[in-house]
Amino acid sequence: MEVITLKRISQVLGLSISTVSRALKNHPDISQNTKTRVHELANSLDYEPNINAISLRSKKNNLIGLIVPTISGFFYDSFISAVETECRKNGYTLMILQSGNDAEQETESLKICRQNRVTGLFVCLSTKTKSMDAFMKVKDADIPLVFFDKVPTEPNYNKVSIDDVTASKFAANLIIKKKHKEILAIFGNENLSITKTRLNTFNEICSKTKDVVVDNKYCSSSDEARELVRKIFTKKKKPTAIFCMSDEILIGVVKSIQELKINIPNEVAIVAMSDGMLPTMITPEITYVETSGYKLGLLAFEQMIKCINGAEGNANLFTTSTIVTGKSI
Amino acid sequence: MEVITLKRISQVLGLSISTVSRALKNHPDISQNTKTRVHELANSLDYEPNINAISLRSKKNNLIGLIVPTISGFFYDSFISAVETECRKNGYTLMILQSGNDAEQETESLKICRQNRVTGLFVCLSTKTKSMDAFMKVKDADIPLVFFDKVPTEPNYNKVSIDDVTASKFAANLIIKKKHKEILAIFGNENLSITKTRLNTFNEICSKTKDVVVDNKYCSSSDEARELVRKIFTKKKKPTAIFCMSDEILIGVVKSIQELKINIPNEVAIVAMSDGMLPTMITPEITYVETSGYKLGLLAFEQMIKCINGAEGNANLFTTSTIVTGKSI
DNA sequence: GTGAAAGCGCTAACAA
DNA sequence: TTGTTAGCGCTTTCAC
Repeated sequence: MEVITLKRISQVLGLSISTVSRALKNHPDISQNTKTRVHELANSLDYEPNINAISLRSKKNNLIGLIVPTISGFFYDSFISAVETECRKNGYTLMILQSGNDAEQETESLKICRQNRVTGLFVCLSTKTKSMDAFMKVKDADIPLVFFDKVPTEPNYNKVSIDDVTASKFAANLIIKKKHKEILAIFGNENLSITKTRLNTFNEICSKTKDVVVDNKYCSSSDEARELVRKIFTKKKKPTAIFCMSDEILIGVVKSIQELKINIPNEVAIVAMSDGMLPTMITPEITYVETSGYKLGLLAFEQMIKCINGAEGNANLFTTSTIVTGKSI
Repeated sequence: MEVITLKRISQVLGLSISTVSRALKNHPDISQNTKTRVHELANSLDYEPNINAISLRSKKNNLIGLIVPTISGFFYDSFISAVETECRKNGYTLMILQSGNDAEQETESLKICRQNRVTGLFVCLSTKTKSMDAFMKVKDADIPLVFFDKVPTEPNYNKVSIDDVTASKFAANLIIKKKHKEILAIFGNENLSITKTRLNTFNEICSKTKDVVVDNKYCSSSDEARELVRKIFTKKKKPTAIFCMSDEILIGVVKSIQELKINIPNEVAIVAMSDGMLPTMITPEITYVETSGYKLGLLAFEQMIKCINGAEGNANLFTTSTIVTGKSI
């Protein structure tokens, strides 16, 4: 079926294109009669302005890009949900690209965003990003850029992330307060900065209390965590508490513990950092430090709007974590 | 910073815009020397073609719209993930809009898609959609339209959904085969068509075997299911098997059962329908009929491509379910 | 109160 | 081998 344009409407009504354009925008110059005629025809023909044409002419665009390793999961989906909600409220539309944690796909996604002349760009770095060059170019092109979750180490970018320091402190203090001395702390991918921060903070707090021994481990998957716990808990000397840096690790840990029929919290206490969905699904409910994707999404969007409105400088923001008390410690 | 256009490149090189355009596309007419010069400059200036201009001129668009109640959850996020992956492979970009199960927001999203001249549109109906008029218009505008999960009842649309009939049969047969006679079957929102289908099929199968008694219940949340199970399992006469229509229900059921320290599968068997994430996280792993969002996404995209390529008629497709054997029955 | 014309960035038919 | 021109749909300045 024919696509309706201003031209088409102008032909039908015997008006010029510019008159139709102005009538549709209720421009004061146009007579009421003309306005009515134009609006009525436009409605009956289901006219919708062509955004491509508008963007081209105005050099403005209501598209906002978002590059993320993967959409599905415990954290990013709620982050994206928050961002979409805010975008809608502010008249923007979201373009989502998955990098699949692949540097090449990430670069490709970046290119797509640039070609689409996005007004702003949210990026969660892939684990394999080697160079920030491409992002530097985005900045140079004056495209507001807000990194979230996996953010670059360089200071000259806008970043929003979980307050890993506070969150880790909360978790460590929780465990220390309950007098645990033998702690198994399991962390994710060794190379990620969030891993480093969480590990360092957690250990720093623990080291302040006498006799506390922390056994730090890295696991890059649920299954690895599961296997690790299985091994450790079939030994004679068992930790009395486990700290899980993420939902992914928590899954593996809980599976092993349940399989070994070890009682939580009597035989082992568990404290996790989590988006919140998982801990409440487990019996007993796991005590965790909330690291909400949704909250982070709101914060990220807030910063984005500031950038779009011309804010200078580079913000480095954090969401505040809260402890959600379950029955696992 | 200045945005680079063909015009800009042509000025620097003293060439015409069209020559630059052709050189960048490696048009055979253009001399190797010119091509090289153009490419080099374009690269060094980080030229990216303006998609808006291309779309406007070509009347083609690589945007595909997707309207969904909410991005986050067990099912839609993996659906979207699949669709994005396929879009990328095929040179399309995904625009995601949340309806929030609100009819007005759904209409608004539809409008945005039309204004953006999307090449195709995926829609999961909101629970509050009253009229299909707006979608009819999309069809009339020859925009390929593929409904998924919550699909309209009218036959004249492309639809892809979980094969609820087969999936429910699988689940029922699994339970029957294990000689269970007292079955508690818990379903979701009573008004949804998927609920009706699943309930009817499940009961139909069960009714074929002598002495099997099914206790059908509706629960619209995890907590409701949890409470329900708690009540039922504190009575004297307990069911020997529970069927859970969805992940949401499964969560509540398992929590209650674990709280009551009832052994799975010795004291009660559990069979669920699930996207697959949850059942493997529970100990013992829950046997379930897989209703994969990812698979459905692949199927939906396949149909979309057919439509884009001009396929006639309206497909009504279903993903095939498979039984994933755990240790809960 | 309305129209003509230019131009956003790009491509392609036609000319040279 | 390269340039000129028109036009995609829209907005806006300037003219009438």
